[in-house]
Amino acid sequence: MSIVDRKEKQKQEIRSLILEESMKLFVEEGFSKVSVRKIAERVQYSPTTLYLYFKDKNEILFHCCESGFGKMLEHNIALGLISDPIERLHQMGVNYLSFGLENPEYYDLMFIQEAPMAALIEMGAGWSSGDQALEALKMIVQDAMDKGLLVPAKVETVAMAVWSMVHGLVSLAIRQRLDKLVPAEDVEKTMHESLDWLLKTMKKA
Amino acid sequence: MSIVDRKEKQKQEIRSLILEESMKLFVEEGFSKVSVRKIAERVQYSPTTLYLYFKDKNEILFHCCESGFGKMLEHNIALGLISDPIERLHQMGVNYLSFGLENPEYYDLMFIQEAPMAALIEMGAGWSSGDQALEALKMIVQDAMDKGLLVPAKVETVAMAVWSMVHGLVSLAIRQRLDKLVPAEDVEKTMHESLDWLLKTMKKA
DNA sequence: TTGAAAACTTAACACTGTTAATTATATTTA
DNA sequence: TAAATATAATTAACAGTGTTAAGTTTTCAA
Repeated sequence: MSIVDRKEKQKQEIRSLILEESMKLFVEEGFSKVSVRKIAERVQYSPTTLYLYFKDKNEILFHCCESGFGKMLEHNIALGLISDPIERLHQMGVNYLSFGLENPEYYDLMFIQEAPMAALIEMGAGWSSGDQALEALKMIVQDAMDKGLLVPAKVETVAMAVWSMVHGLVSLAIRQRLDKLVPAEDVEKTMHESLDWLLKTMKKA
Repeated sequence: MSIVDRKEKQKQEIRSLILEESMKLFVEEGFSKVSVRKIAERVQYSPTTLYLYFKDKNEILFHCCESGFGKMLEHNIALGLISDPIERLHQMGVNYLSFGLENPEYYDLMFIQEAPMAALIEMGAGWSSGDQALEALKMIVQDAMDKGLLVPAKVETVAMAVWSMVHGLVSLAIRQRLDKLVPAEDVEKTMHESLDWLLKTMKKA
């Protein structure tokens, strides 16, 4: 079966190539300006060939998200070293903000666009690394409560609140809505202040 | 000049007609599926005629947002009756959530899509009702601090935090990302719990 | 070497936003 | 009232989109 294996491996390599170049293009030109034809040109195949490897464009984007979540996890590697749960949660938030602001195209794809979710639902699949990140968030919150650093509450409720806040900050910033609240040059600073404020406020006195 | 006036009035009527039908279509079929040709068919004009009344599609969407902000302000009319700033802020949040969940297409256009912002920036214009809503938010926060109900902090910081959280909740819900945190049928309930949690948490003990 | 299976491409369809050139309809002037 | 002008609306077209069906080339086993 080694010959079948090799073919399968080749197929996977082409799949990876398509995803890589898609993502490059996506980062370079932004989500809305990436077309199947442009990707095809980059990988030196005809546009229709991509449809032999992926069901449609959404499925390509869906798989790109995984690499985004991977990138995000990298940001959080050093997190385990922080022992204080609140401090860890805070650093997680800081990482989230900087990931979003440094990789707006990734962020857009992962959390704002509906296209990849459409593929996910249709495929009945999931994002392992995405779910992993949410589990990590819940665990930190649980940990903080266990140690009496937070007022007791439902873990999902607090996790949702924290996630929504950082997501709200990043997505409003990316879409330039925060300029309506503070001058453009102060946006990033104020975002961090808002995060600091939340953590300080939720910490049990 | 009455004849010039009448012509100008007619022009405005056509403009309004285009915006009305655009918005209907937008609500019926969702942002991404509304094309200039579909709008044109509804208003019984040729597609190119729309370009005599609006610069491009983005500008149409931009003007639709205003009606969205108007709708949103309606939701907040009864708010003035509530005297306790924290309670008022809470009700404002509840209104925000229900507006977003009841009018996801409007919400999408107003706060998630970049198209209308692109038009806004190019035109150098602003959203009067949108800015108005943000001013209202800041004033409530200021009021709450003046009355000693909140721990003192920069008003913009707290306002940004609150807005980001409710926006985060709505936008994640609309894009079906919250299903990853709690079962779909519990999403709406948990959203409200998160809002309650924030308000309870930020209220000075 | 032949025949089947896999990989890939060409041509086409039905769309999209938008522009230039053209026709029809009012309005103003001679 | 008739001709000239300005305004309003349209047709035709361009360059692009995602996607499918049909046809071609390549690869590999018998």
